[in-house]
Amino acid sequence: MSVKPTTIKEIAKLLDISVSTVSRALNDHPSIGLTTKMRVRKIAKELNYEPNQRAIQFLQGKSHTIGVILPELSESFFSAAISGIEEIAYKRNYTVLLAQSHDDADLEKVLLEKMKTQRVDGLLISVAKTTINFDHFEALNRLQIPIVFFDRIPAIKNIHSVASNLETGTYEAVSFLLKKGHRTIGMINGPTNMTSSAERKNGYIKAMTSHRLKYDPSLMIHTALTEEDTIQAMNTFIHHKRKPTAVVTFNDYVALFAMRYARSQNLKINKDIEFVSYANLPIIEYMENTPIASVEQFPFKQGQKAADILLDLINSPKPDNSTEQAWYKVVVESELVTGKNK
Amino acid sequence: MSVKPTTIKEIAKLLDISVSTVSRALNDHPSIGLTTKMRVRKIAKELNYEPNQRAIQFLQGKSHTIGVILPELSESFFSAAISGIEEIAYKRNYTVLLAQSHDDADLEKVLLEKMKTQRVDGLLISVAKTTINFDHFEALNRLQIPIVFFDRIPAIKNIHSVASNLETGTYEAVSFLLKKGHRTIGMINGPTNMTSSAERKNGYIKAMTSHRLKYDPSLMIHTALTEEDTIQAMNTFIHHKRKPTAVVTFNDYVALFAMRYARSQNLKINKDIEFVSYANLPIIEYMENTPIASVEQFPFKQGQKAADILLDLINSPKPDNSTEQAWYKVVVESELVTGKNK
DNA sequence: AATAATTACACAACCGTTTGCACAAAAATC
DNA sequence: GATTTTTGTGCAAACGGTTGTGTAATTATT
Repeated sequence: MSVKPTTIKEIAKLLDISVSTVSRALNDHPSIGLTTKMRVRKIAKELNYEPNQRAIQFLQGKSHTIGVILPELSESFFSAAISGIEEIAYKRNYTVLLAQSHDDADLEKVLLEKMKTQRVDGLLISVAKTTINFDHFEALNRLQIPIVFFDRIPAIKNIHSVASNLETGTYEAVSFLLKKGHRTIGMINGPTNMTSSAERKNGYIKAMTSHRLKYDPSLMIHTALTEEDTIQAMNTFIHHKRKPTAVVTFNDYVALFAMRYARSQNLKINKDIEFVSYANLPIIEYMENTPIASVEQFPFKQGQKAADILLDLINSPKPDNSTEQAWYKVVVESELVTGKNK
Repeated sequence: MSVKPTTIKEIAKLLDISVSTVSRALNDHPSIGLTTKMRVRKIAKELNYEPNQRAIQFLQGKSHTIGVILPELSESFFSAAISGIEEIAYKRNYTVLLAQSHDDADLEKVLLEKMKTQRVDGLLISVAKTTINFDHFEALNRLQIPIVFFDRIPAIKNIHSVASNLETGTYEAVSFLLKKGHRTIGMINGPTNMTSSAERKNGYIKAMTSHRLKYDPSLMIHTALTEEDTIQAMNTFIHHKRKPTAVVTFNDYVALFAMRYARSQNLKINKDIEFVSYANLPIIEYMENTPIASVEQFPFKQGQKAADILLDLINSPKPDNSTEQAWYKVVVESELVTGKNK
């Protein structure tokens, strides 16, 4: 029926010793006698004593909490990432304060404020699509709260970042198709202003040229990733003088649109035309037609890595002396996965 | 270049007044003169002063934080739910401590401990599938930390809970099919030991009988929700003397399996046989064949509701006097959605 | 046996903020 | 002008734990 948690004071009073002795006994401090330690621990156990983390956090000026701001947990990339982040955080005895920006720059700013007043020890963030101003991150910098940017990385310098490079995976994907005998490979890529589009493009080109094939720009179509654009792109391919026998799509949604349209045009998937995509949808394996291979970005691993770096930053000796600080810029290589995903 | 956040003390020293005056000035206490208030606020703004929440939390013995333990964020039901929870929590100025149990009872217990030592003001939990022992929740009860169980509710009494009742939605779903002219409707249900299976069953039976149709138990098949079981169930239906023209499936995965098998048996989906399912997969709308209707459980709304109740519990006057406590048992009715999901 | 070293504990300050109480100065009352 | 009321501010305690320093009692050293 006890209503308030046991405190160190109560234990001290019960045993008629000082609080400092109790504290040290519980922390196995060498200057406390064995008998005293035993007595203290016995009572502590009996009373279900647990140190008040809030008090400790306050005293030490450390919250032992990291803030995580992600755009959307319903995107499987991010829900996988948060699992990786959580795992590392809990393993290293940190707590995770989560918030979703829902890709809203204003909300993101509010959340950032919240994290600041909550005195998180560090922040992990994947910025909202709409974020164009990065001034509000400065406030955290001033307070020496480290930030690790993750997956969606702003185009500013002197930041820590973890992101995947899709070039490698794309290279593998295209090489894989070439090895299967394809010679005419189309790509439905994303908007040109996205760095990830460029990575895909580079991977594609490198694969082609390193196999002594000429890069044909007309087989690389940039779209806004809508169904309409995808259909248009597919249509271009189908009526192309060099009709592709394989297509690499920007993501699984695009793959779905493309495959659906291909079927509607009486193309046999995996026979007349094969698809390779990038792993976004966990459900893809249940589908009617699935890409024959997928470029995996390992969001879980990325989350782990980012969390690890952030915690390292938090616990590293302060670089107060204004010597040049080192900026983490970790690239997690993507990888082609064939057959079963994972 | 300031390294540590501004404190109230610094402001006091700067203005040569006491900290209590500063505190009261910032909190708009009536006993502070207007001029003083202005002076304090001006400096506070200049120095970017923000109250140290950790200190306040400690002082007040309130963390203003709620713990949330969910099985899996990659399940869209839960990622939608957490969004609802977050929204309410932030609106009411609470912070969310998130953890996933990954459906592991042992991990769940550890996380619960963590929440306890973190002194969360309340807990929202959807229990892991494997959880069979509920003793560890007792510890939170003893500390007067309210718990609201959510969606997956343990079969114990005297708890607060929010969950959906699938009976209504199922009733609507079956009625919908009846109205479309179907008379032989199969159901691929889940394991008999799940309450949600029973809800579905009841909804089905009620719909049939209230339309003066006899309930045929041979059209209600309980499965373990695997692909294998689903195929078997579909096979039974196909060779049934009363071959169903419509099937209600336990969830979208089952619907996928069932539709795929139906196609393989040369049945035309939406012509020879129609499907109705329960909304789990956001991606369902991209699929080759989709159920013609879906029972929606409103996870976002459920999350909101659960969070609201929890915060009400936290902020309600303590029911210390051992009068009978009221237990929330909120049921969010499910609803049939046709056409576009949402 | 006197001194030095060790052991085992207590005292008190501290972290940042809130808040009950005391109290001086100014204003209002008679 | 003396007394009461109001207004504005300061003092100090409290929240729960950690930690540097002081010190008595015990043990070891000579």
